[in-house]
Amino acid sequence: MAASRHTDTAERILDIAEKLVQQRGYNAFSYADIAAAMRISKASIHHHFLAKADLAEQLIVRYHQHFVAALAEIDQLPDPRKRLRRFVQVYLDVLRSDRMCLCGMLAAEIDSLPKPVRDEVRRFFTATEDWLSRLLAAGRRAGTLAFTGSPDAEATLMVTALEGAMLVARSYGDVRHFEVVAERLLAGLGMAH
Amino acid sequence: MAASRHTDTAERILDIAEKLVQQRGYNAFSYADIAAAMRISKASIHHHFLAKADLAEQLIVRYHQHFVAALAEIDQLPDPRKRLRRFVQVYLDVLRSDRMCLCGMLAAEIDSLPKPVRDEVRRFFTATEDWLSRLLAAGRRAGTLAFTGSPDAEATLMVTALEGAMLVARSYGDVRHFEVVAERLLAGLGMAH
DNA sequence: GTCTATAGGCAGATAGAC
DNA sequence: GTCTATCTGCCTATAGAC
Repeated sequence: MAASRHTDTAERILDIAEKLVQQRGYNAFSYADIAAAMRISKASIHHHFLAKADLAEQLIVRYHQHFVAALAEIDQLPDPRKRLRRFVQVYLDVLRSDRMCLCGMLAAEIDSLPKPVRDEVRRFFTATEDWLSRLLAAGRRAGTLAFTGSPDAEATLMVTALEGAMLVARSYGDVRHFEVVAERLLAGLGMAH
Repeated sequence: MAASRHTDTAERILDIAEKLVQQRGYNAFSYADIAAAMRISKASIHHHFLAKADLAEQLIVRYHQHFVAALAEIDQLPDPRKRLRRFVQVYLDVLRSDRMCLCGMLAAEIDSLPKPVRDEVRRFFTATEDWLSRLLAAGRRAGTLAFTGSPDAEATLMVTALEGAMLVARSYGDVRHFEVVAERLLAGLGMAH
């Protein structure tokens, strides 16, 4: 693993900011929130991240890197079905920690985001859908996953449905709402249990 | 139709605010934005809506009423399949006007919303899923819609997937992304075309 | 790399004249 | 029902001492 580009303090700032954005959104968190949580001053945060837009951009780049690393681990699993279940589990874990997907949250705020942040959000969704499309294609080739449309279309359905399920489930404060959707999605791929 | 509870000016304020919230979110619009769009003062808006939280609450109640009225119109259509297509079309129309579903947007911000607003968001999703569940059940009874799970589960999948598809499609600025999902959802109910 | 102090702006909200 | 003026508070960001 390559060394991080950030100092320990910068990483801790990103950790706090990540949680705040996933729970409240970009427009509803402030340097003051981070400062209070870390018990440092607002000015100290500016030393590590010149502007809020910079913080947001580096936040999403790091999130994307972590997500790619998680997908690479999933790729080690031998069975496409197991890989798919693990993929869904990643979303469920985020929801269980009382958070929305970082990029799903930022997607809602897309019109009020700095352009570099907007671009990173798009990159995240494109990469995720591409990875999932390859997984679905492999599963169909292996005869263990079944669907009628293209792998791309099926991946788009799955990613958007998982994002939407997180969104709505959070409004209910009920993880079950997400689980119902996840089960139906897997059932639609011939994975009824 | 019962007379509106709002004056003309109040209705116009709600129209502007609705668009702003659907495009930017609750935390990214201000009384100043509405004042500028209507060319009146911020103080005038406070005359009609004492606080921002009041405005938001009445906004969502009105949105819900309009949505219920749209569903009642759809209920006049004889064929469950036609009703379902029309239902999806309602979401597509919102997306085409460069907006997110009002309640989908507010769902993202749920942790930073005043409690009365949170409650109205939940009411909206519950009512929508209930209506759709009844539609799906009627279609299956009539033999024109096919699905394996419960009508409730299928309705939850559909509503959350449509919300998520709007969310992600908006981040791409590409309506096609939504249409792909809508087509797959309908195909999954035996409505391939 | 941390701090205090502060600039400059915008937020939501109120007072009171017309 | 509209306005101007104003309050208070928080925001992002910067200056400069330690």
